[in-house]
Amino acid sequence: MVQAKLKANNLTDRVSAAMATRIASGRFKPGARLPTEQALSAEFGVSRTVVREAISRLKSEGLVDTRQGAGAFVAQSKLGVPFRIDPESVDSFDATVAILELRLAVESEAAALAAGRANRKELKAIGDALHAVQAAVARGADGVDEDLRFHRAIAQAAHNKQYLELAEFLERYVKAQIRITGGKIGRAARMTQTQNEHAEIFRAISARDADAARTAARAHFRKGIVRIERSRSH
Amino acid sequence: MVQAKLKANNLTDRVSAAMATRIASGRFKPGARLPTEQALSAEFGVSRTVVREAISRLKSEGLVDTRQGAGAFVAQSKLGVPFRIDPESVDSFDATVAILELRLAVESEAAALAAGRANRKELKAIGDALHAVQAAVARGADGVDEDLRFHRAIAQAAHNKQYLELAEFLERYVKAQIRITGGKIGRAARMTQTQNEHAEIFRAISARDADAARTAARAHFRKGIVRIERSRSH
DNA sequence: TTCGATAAGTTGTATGATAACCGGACAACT
DNA sequence: AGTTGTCCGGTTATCATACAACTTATCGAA
Repeated sequence: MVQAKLKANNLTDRVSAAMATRIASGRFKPGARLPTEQALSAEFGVSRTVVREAISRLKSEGLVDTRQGAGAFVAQSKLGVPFRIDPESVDSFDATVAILELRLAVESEAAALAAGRANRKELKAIGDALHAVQAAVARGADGVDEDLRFHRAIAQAAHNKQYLELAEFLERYVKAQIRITGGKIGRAARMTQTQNEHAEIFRAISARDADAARTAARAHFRKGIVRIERSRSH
Repeated sequence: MVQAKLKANNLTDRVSAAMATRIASGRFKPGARLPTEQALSAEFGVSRTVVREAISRLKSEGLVDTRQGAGAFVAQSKLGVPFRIDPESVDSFDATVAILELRLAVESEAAALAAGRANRKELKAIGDALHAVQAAVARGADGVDEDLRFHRAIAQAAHNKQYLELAEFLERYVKAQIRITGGKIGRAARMTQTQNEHAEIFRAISARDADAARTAARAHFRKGIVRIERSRSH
């Protein structure tokens, strides 16, 4: 289930993967002290430098804490362990749909929050982004960046830092996937349709209608998912 | 905005934070080659060991790629850069509410998906978890673990790996926050109320009613947020 | 008992050396 | 001209050693 990186180019990867596995499997329990660097160095047959780099990575992953003079310990709380999406998996259709479904959840609720919280400036930013998409399409561009900007403006207006950051996080994968699937979808037809959906979302937010905003955003993404799945048959 | 870690205990933290800042600020552009380890070592006035550990961390963060013999390069795509929530911020009420609002989005949509996708085994798992909460409350426990198990069972039934993983990610912060705010909320009163809400979610999923499941889950979390905000006045 | 010094063990940092590898330059050959 | 092979400087990967800074436990003295 853990599926450590099998393509370990260097020793550091191998050691840190092995250690991460041991922690995940409970062989090293939270709060427990890790073997000393010397011991690990001997066990894996690598230099202390490699062990240190491996542990340094686990530290930045939030899996271990080190205290000079005392040792390295498995982190008590797994707070600090980030949420990851394996970059290798983004090229599959299933993964694309899965991530879009996540965006659906996050962005539809963000739209609802934005309807209740957006101030005048933020409303204007959303409207401006909407027009920017229009302009991009008009001049023959794909309008992807403008589309993302529209959704980011909404997340911003939700007045919730985590929404904005998660939206920006998911955004990256969308951009990567568009490079793969984007060409398969008719541009003009798609864009007029999505623009209607965007406009509806904007209207609802402007009208301070949270339920309508959520419903419109959900419909928007649901249709996006359908469009992707239809292109699968190609 | 970036707010690098100012509490840099060791040199590696300092250097890696400085490098991350430079990358984030665009001073080091994607695809560009970083200065050599020697150059960085000289610039920061630290040993090459420290520079290597710092770069090793950036590599595990997905910010840089290294190629032996060629150099270290700023990552082209920011895929691989994970989503983080600063563990320091979880103790504030605002952050608690922000994270709960995220859960609301994720779990309500997960409930909707589960209504459409859960198989018999998964439905049973959700029901079992529901009863487990009941049992825990009955024997005077706080039922937090069982509560989380209930929601995890729903995320599992959504048949979307990302939902499950994100739910488990957010779960960690909930657990941490309960330790802080949990005591301030009346147990018995709260539990009978939340159990009714849980039951309603389960009923909707069992009935394959996606809209009802979503609505019920959203209501559940919305009330949870209200309960938290009410305890703020204490 | 309490306190403080001491000593052993551990992580943090520095330094120098070697191996593996990359990229371009250049010569040799077709 | 175009291709191939080789060399060479530069860079990262790894290793070994040494010392500094810190933690913890022990031991002895007040």
